[in-house]
Amino acid sequence: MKSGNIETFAHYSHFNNVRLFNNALEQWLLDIHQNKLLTKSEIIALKQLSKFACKYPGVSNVKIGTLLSACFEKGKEISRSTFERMLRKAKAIGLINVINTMKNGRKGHNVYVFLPYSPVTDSLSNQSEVLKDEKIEVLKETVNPSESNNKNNNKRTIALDYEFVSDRVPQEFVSLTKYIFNDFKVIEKLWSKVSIAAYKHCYENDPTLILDIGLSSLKQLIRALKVKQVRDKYAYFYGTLIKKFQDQYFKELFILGESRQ
DNA sequence: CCCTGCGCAGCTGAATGACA
DNA sequence: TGTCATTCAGCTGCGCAGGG
Repeated sequence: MKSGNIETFAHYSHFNNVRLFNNALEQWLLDIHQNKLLTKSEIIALKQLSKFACKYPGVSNVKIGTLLSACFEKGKEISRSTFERMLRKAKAIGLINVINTMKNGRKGHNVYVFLPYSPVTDSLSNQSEVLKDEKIEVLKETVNPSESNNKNNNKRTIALDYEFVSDRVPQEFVSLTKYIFNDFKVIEKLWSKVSIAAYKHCYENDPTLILDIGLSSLKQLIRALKVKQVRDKYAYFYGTLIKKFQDQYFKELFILGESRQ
């Protein structure tokens, strides 16, 4: 790919406007925060990079040097190594795509393309499959060493159920979800939708409300799955959550208006 | 004491131009 | 003709600092 100005790479943009790009970025940041994927400095680097991706939403052709000096000017000094570490992780989780350019045969600047949001658990699960298998193997040996001779026979057939769900997912949510979806990945993914919807409506610090809305939306999803065809359960669930959080927001707004009169 | 996060330094690849 | 410098990104190893 030949290097050039930003207009050359405009068609790489996955977002119609800056607002959509910012929404996707918010969701990514929430996931990153929840899964502790990036460190503080790395998040600074990511945010700084996103600021260079506004002209054509989600596309940036900034040079690392420029980006680092911009950070320095703002008093948030980070090193090149930190930026590179962030980039490696961002690429690994599918947040950023890096396109290398050439200038007169030489290596040119990079083009950083932000990708639309997709839950981090999905991208990570593919990459860490081998790691998980290794962990399972260790677990098996610990629980029942006498069976270690057979470990190679069926080590890839174990399914992780609801008992392996992360601690960050409330038990009440797991208890209800497990009747329909037993897979830990599905439960975690559904909970991540709850967190994202809560965050979007600034309710992330109200765990009771988040759980209430999460449970009622889940019941609605279960009912919908029983009585009609739901094409994408995650999309349906997320839509329900958004509606419920919006209702809650307007309800609070109304009460606030009443009390001021 | 160990782990994690971080910064720094140095090396590599690639084509070309400058200079002894 | 051969050597070195240039430009930019990617990678690695080392050491330091802070927290549990």
